[in-house]
Amino acid sequence: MSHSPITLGEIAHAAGVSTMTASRALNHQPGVSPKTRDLILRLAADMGYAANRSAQKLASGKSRVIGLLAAELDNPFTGALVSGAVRAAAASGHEVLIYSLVDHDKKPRSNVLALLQQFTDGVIAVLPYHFGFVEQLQAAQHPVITIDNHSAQNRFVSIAADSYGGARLALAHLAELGHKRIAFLTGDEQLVSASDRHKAFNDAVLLHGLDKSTELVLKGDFSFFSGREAAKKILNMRRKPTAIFTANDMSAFGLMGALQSAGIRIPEDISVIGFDDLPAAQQMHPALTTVRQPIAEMGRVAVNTLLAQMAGLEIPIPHISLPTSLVLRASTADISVKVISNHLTLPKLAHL
Amino acid sequence: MSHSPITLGEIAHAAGVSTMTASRALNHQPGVSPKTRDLILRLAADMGYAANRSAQKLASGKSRVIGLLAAELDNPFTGALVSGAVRAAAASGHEVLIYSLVDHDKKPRSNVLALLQQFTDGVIAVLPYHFGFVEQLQAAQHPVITIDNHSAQNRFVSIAADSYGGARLALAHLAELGHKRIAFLTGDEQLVSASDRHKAFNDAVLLHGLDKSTELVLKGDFSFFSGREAAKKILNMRRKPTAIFTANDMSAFGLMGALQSAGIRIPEDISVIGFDDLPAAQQMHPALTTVRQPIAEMGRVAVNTLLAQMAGLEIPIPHISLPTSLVLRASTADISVKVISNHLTLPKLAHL
DNA sequence: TATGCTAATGTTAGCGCTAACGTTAGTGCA
DNA sequence: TGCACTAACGTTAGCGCTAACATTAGCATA
Repeated sequence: MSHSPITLGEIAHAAGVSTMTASRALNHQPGVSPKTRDLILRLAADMGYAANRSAQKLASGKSRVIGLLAAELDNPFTGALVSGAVRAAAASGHEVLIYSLVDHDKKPRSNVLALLQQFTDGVIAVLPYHFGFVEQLQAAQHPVITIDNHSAQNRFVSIAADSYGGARLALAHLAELGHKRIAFLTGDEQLVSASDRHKAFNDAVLLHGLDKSTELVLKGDFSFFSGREAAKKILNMRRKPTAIFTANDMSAFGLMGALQSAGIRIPEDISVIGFDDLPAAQQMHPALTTVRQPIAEMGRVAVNTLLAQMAGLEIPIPHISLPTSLVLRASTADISVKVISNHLTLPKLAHL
Repeated sequence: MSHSPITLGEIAHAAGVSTMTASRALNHQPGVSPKTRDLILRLAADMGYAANRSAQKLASGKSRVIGLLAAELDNPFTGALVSGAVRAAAASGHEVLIYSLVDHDKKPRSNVLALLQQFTDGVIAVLPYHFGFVEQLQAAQHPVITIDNHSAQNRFVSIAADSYGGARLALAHLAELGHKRIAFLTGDEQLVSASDRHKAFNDAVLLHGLDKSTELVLKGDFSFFSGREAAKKILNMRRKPTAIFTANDMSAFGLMGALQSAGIRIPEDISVIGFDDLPAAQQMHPALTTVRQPIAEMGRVAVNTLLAQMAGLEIPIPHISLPTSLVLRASTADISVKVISNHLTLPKLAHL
């Protein structure tokens, strides 16, 4: 049936106008009478016309396609981000195409950059590390925006959630509940977001007069398994923390599972608070108290900022920070709860 | 500096030949003398030339880009698949671009299909459900291959792992260990792979003379949380199974965590066996015995089969099945272990 | 030397679209 | 009536590349 796709010329022919007029009508440009415009639009819809973006890109340099360059696909963060971005892009007639970096091209392969420039009008980079892709894209005058890459020396626009503020909220919550001995499981500190959360922890220690023991800072990398590793270390402590703040939800999940398997009750024995508010956070047992990061919103803002940049607008604030908030659920409790139920925890002590 | 990308014409000019000769040399076509060819190739490398794929697609219908249409990005399965596909594609000079379907276009939006046809030479569809995209792509004569979509009535080529065989292996292993009361946590049965595993379970019940109680079949959907739900049901059973076979690893993870939190030891009290062999399987405690599915390999085979199809070759076997194998780790044990270690239950918590 | 043939190259046209610049017809106004 | 001006079109050219069809050079053969 519809063997080859409908072209602009066919639409124009059917409407009895030149291709230029059809092009103008379909692109909502002036210079077309309402009558002609309606006719062309209706015809295009009826015939199932879809502009050839390769041809558009070649002719005008615009394809209405946004590229999303990601280093890691299979994590809920990227997933949520993509879905926010796709939605926002669709609202303005743009499509999102994802390029996934695999191990062997952690350094900029020129093919990748060329491909992106040839197909897209702008790129959203979700690259945890400083791979050099962004700089090269920028050097080639290709609009680009980064996610979670705030940094004073970066000269490109970035979108991120307010990690420092969110972490401060989390720690203030724990302090209010009476916790003094609070452990912190770090994220991958090559990321600004991770180090911001760490900074907030350090500041909170001073602010709230928390226990300063260095053993309370556990090194992690945002992964589920770094949570499990942290749990092991905590189980081996002679004086355990009464609360743990993890740099993200995923590591909190790992931590909670390992802690619970060892007989530790959350939040009765130890309170746990995460960061991200992934959908899974509310399905945990107990449901995880965490700092909500508006991930999909970040995708949305990234697209809209990129669109503005593509339109030649100057972005006033290069580092856009989105607010975070505390989501109270069941994994944190008042320090006194621990005391009340303390006599039930005896068997646990057996294994030092 | 390198403001606008190098074009074929510039290379040709530098070499003192026509663009056609340069095109032929770069595409490894005959009709160019070795001397000229070498010169052009060297010049292209020096000048950092990258063919404009939009222009290629427009002129010849080929862009050397493979599209990957995925419904769900943030799961380890898709992640591993993509990485296998990207690698295989790179080997033949192809790039992979991913299009992620979000909720609002679970039905074929023509834009999506048009976009894919305009940019790619072929598409790998990783769509759990029968959304209609594949049929439409095929109707438009666009090469397409599906993953995990074996089905007699489908007329398109599909790649999948041997779910039935793998599940049979898993059940035979449990039967050999002496288990008779084996529970099965189903996957999302709209997927052929999930129903194949279920079929293998049913057959194994007869083959090995297992307990036929219907309560032993738990309904799941491949998710971590369906594993947790299943654990709850198992904890409520008056007569618990001695082993559980889950339709995938992810739900096994959820199941194990919930079971362990309730004080059940794996494998001493209950053996657990999964399906997939995700990287995380060996990091669990205990390490998960599971059926290995060669996911990255599936991506590789998908690309190569698609390439063959694009080259006009007839694919002899439309439904390509990749072998699965059993990976023995620590989450399964002989039925007798349960009896022997039964009185040691409590202190066991110590090791972690 | 003329002939035939092949390998190596060049030329032309066009993929589907849009920028830039025509052209035409209509309007207002003195 | 005639001029200026504008809205509504049309035409031409070209984005970067390749298919298809020239053309030329090169060389062996008779």
